[in-house]
Amino acid sequence: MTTSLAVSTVIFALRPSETSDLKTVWIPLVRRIRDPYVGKWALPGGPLLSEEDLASAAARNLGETTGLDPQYLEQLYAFGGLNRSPGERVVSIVYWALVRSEEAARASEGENVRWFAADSLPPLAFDHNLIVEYALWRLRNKMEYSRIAHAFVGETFTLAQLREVHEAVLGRALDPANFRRTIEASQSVVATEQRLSGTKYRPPRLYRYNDAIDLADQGPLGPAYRSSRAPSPQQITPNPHPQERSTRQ
Amino acid sequence: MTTSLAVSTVIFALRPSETSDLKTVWIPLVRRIRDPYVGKWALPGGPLLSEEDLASAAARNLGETTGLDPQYLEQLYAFGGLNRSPGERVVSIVYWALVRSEEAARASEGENVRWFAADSLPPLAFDHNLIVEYALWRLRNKMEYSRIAHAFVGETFTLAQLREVHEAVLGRALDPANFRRTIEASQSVVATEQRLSGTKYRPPRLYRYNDAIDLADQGPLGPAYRSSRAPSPQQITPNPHPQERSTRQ
DNA sequence: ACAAAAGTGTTGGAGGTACACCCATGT
DNA sequence: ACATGGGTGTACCTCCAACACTTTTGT
Repeated sequence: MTTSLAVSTVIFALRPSETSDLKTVWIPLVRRIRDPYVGKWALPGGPLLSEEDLASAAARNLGETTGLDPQYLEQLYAFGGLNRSPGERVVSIVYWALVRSEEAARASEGENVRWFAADSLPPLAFDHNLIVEYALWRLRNKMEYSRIAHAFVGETFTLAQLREVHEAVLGRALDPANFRRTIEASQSVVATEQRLSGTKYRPPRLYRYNDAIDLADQGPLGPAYRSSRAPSPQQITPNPHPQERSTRQ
Repeated sequence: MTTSLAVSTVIFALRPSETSDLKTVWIPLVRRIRDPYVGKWALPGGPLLSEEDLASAAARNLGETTGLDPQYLEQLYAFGGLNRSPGERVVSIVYWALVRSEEAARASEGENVRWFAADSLPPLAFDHNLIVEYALWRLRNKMEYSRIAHAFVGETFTLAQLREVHEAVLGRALDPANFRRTIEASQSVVATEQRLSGTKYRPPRLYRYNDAIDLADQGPLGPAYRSSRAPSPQQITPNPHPQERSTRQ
C-alpha cells in the first residue's frame, strides 16, 4: 500500500452575509468528480508535483481550480491519518489563503465551484470539515495578534474598511474609536494625505500598509528572516497584485 | 524523480547549563551514517511507514533512535523545499517533543547520539538548523500562552520548579511572587496538601496539574475536541508516563 | 538567632472597553 | 440645518512588573 502526497488549500474571502448586514467569511469549494466521495464538495487540491515546492503547489492548484490569485498564503497543517481516504493512504499538506473581495467577486463560480459560508458548511468529502474548522480557528486567532487583515483590503483603505474586515472575521461589531487607536498604536498603517470621496458625510482618510514594521509572526519562517538566511523552505506570500484604486484627489 | 516522505522530530529537554546556573534547553541529535551529509549531526527521523499515522511515526522514530519517551508531542511544520536533500526530493513532516529531565538523563548517549545546547548548534545536515530555530521559537511562544511547561516537570511539583522551567525556556529570571500569582490565576495548577521536605529552609507546597481546565490551544485539533468529534487526524500527546515521586508526607 | 526561600501586599504603568462628545461633509 | 459617519477625549477596569514585606523552616 503506497502513500501519496497531496496539497490542498482553504481559501477565505469576505462576502456580504445572507442573514446579517455584516460581511462574513466564505470559502470556495469544488465538487468531487472522481471516485472517493464523488459529487461531494471538497477543498481544492491535488497531488504535489515533483518539481514544485509546497507553497507553489498550493498556489497553482488554487489558481487552476478556482481562478483565484491569493493575497496571502500560509501553511496550515499536515493531515496524515490512516483512514482519511477510503482505499488509499493520502497525506495532505494543507494551506490557507486569503483573497480580496474584488478578487473573490470575479472568481469562476459554476457547476463545480461554489462559495459557501464558512460557518455553515454541508458535510464535505474526507476530513475537510475538520480542516476548515481548524483553518477558521487559525484565521480568527491570527487576526488578533497579526496583521493579516490587510490581505483582505486594497492597497489603500479607510479604517472603517479595515474594521469591517475585523468585524467580519471575528463575527462581532467593534468600537470604531477603540479600533482606530488600537490600529494606530500598532503602527501597522500609515496615513496618506488622501481621503476617500464619493461618500455621504465626512470623507474618511485613506491609509496604507506599513511595510517598515514587520509582523514577526511565523518567527524564523517569516519572510523577513528567510531573505537574510541560508537554504530556506517555501512558505511565502505570493506575488503582489494589480491593484485597483478607490480614491481621488 | 520521485519524492519521498519522512518524519523528523525536534526533542527538547532541560539540562543544567555549562555556563549559566540556570537550566537551559537541550536537544539530542543523531549522527548521519548514510550518504547525504554523512557524519553530520541531524534530527532523528525516518521514512513514514504506510500503516502508521504521522504522530505515531514521530513517536516511534524518536524512541528508536534516542530511547526517549516524550511527554508532549505536536506537529511543527511540513518542509518541502526542492533542494533540501541533494539528489532526492524529500518532504519532511517535523514534530517537536518535550521530555522530562529525568527521562532525558537516562537517554542513551553514545557515539551517534549526543545532546547539544539548543541555541548553539553546530552546522547540521539538511535544513535542520532552520527547523530547530523555528521549533525553539514555537516553544518559547507557546510557553507564554499555553501550559506546556508542565510537560517538563513531574506529576507533582513546586512552583519554584515550574518557574525554573519557564526561566530555562525563556532564558531569563522571573519574579517568584508574580509568577505565583500568574499561575494561580490561570487555574492550571491545583495545590495539594503535601509539601516537599528535605530542603533547606521553608518547605514549599506541592502542586498538581489541573486536568479540568483545558488548554484550548490547537483549537479544533486539540484533544478535547477530537474525542467528541468525527473522523479526526493524528496529533496526540502520547501515552502517560510511569511517574516518579519526589515527595513525602 | 538567623539565613534564605516561601508566600503576601501594595503600587504604578500599559492596554483595552465603554461611552460622551466634537468635527466635517453631502444632501 | 441636519443627519451621520469620522475622529477625539476620558473614565474605568484588568492585567502585569516591581518591590517591600511577612512567614516558615533547617541549621
